[in-house]
Amino acid sequence: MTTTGARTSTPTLGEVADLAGVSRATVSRVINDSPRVSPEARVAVQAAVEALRYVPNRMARSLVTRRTDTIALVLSEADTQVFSDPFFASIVRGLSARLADTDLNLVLLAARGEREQEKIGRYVRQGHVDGVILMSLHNDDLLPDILTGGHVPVVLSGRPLDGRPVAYVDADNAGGAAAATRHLLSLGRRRIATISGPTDMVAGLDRLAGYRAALAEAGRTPAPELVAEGDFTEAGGVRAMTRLLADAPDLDAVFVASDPMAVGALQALRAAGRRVPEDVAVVGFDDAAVAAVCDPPLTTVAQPLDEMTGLMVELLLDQIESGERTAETRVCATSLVRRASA
Amino acid sequence: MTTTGARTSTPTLGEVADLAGVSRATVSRVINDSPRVSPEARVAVQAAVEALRYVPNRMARSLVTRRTDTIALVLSEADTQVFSDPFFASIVRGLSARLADTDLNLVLLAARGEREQEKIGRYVRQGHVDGVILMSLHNDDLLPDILTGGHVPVVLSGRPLDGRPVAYVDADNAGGAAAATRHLLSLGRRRIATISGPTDMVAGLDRLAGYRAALAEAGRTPAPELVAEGDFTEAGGVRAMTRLLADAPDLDAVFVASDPMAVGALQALRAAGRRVPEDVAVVGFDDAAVAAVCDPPLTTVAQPLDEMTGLMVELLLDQIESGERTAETRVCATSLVRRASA
DNA sequence: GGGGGTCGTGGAAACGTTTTCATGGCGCTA
DNA sequence: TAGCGCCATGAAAACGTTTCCACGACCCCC
Repeated sequence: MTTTGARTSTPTLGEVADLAGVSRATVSRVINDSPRVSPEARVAVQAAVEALRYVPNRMARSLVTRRTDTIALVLSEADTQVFSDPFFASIVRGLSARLADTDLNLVLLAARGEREQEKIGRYVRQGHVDGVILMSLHNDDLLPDILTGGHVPVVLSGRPLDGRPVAYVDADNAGGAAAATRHLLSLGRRRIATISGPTDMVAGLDRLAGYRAALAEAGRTPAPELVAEGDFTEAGGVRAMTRLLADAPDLDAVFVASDPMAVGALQALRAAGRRVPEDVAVVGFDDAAVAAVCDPPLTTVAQPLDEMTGLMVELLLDQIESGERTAETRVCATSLVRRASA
Repeated sequence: MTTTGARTSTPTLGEVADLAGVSRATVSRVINDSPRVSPEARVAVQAAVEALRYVPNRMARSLVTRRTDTIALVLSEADTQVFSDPFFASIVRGLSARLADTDLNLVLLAARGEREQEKIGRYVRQGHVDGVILMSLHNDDLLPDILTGGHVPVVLSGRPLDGRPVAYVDADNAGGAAAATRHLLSLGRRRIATISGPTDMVAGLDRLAGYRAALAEAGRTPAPELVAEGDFTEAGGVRAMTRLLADAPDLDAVFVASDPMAVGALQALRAAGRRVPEDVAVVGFDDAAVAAVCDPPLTTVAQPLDEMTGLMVELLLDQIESGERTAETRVCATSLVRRASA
């Protein structure tokens, strides 16, 4: 017999047990769908749960199971700009879809600046989550260090720049960029420019490397005036394209390292009176939703997002279940989606 | 004396106590900055904590304190589009800034669809968080019901459409919209159109109501062809403006219920060869970052975001500390920011 | 120099679960 | 019918904290 207290605060498992006329152990078994419960007991417990509106106390449960059934997607980025990147939205969508029919919860943690990074590190180490998927965008990010310092399973979205041994899932950025560039070459374009991502992000670097590799492979060396650095935003794409047109007015193609930037580039090209693809062929990267609807529809490099989010979850769950951190990695093939812009 | 176990898993408070030669109670006091600890004991404990790399187990602590020191921002929206809305990003930024120097953590929960809403409801009711700030965008949203059904403190971002008794913080949407419309009237514009938000969102409705009220107050009744419904996105703004130009080619002003839509409207106007503000004056809403940099810079209605996020936190903390839910509300004044577009 | 007060400390009881282990009842097989 | 094993059940021990309470030691003031 436990405290059959007044109807003040939330009911406990003990009260349910009393009402149902069984022991706490049996209630626990019903709650957790254990098969070793008689139908009668099960029904009685369920009725009591219903009557008391019982909902299990997660903290008490986690204390003994050492599981929170929660994983975090942590986003390490100085400004909130990232939210508007369709790639990020896709990752969130993919992850929650993936977790929908499990009993795992997904929480997002956003870290702007050092203090918040520390705070998130504490949050994670204190055992609030079973694992972390980390989108660490810039290479001077502290969070990989902070998080891999603890015991919590971690999977990175995107290859870590320093080659540290940690599990990650990435697209074949270099390969995709090379394929895009080769496609432009195969169209007979001679002056192929690129709008790269920020050079402190690994996706930016790898795509730029792929572009260079494809040109080198064709016996070309890209002129410096054909490379402009963007920031993965539409506005950045406008700026970069404008600069390219000023520095290299004779360009006849451009590989843009993200679709939002490509949309910006299209605007700048239109403003400059260049026709796409007749005067300038454009290839983007990401196959964001906007790529299909912009004018002209964008030829772009698609990443298999569902596959990638699936792998992230898989790698993370493997670590959680085995109880030990791994450094498994998965690199997913990209594919060129041909539309009208190149 | 507790288990002075091997260096296998994470150390516990008991092991720290043993190493420091004090009781668990004393260690707890040091951890929680209680003043009633002698300097010597404090130093000894701190050294032990350091040596063992001790980090408190949050679940155990929460079990007894009934606090998680975590609040959730839950985002109830069918698609991930919202992420790209600068208003959302501003709220996130404001909240985390506000919580930066407290020991509260902020987590984001995104619910797309009924199943995820249920899941979030469970997550919250199980006691994962101390309180919830709910951005419930559409009026058929289940989450307000789900969440206010439990005992967890809730503050809504935005007035609930059904007038239920729940704490909320909102901008004076109607007032801001009316001010914007009056401004257009004062410029001598006669055919003032509007691009409204979705009519199943309270912000959309209130801003539309404000527009209508200002016209009525001036003795005008807005013609139906001067009202186009948008969806708060840039693409929606383009579509709505295009439709308005088709249905009411003689319009000379437009009040747009959000800045992203206003940016879209500007594009459509330019494409149609209308000059802004000479031919058509444009006023937006939100004072998003983009308003200052678009062409022409946008006259818009600013919401006091810092004040609003501050109030949300304040209202929520009040409830958490008092232990009871309130239905306090705060409505913040907006202000017209004059730039070049009107 | 004794009595009240403060102060630092440790013992032990919570907090609400899960899970191990023992037990008793039952049906089956030999 | 005896014996064996399975199955549903409950008692009790965890899990790692916080916090109440009691207990000395010490200081200060009369």
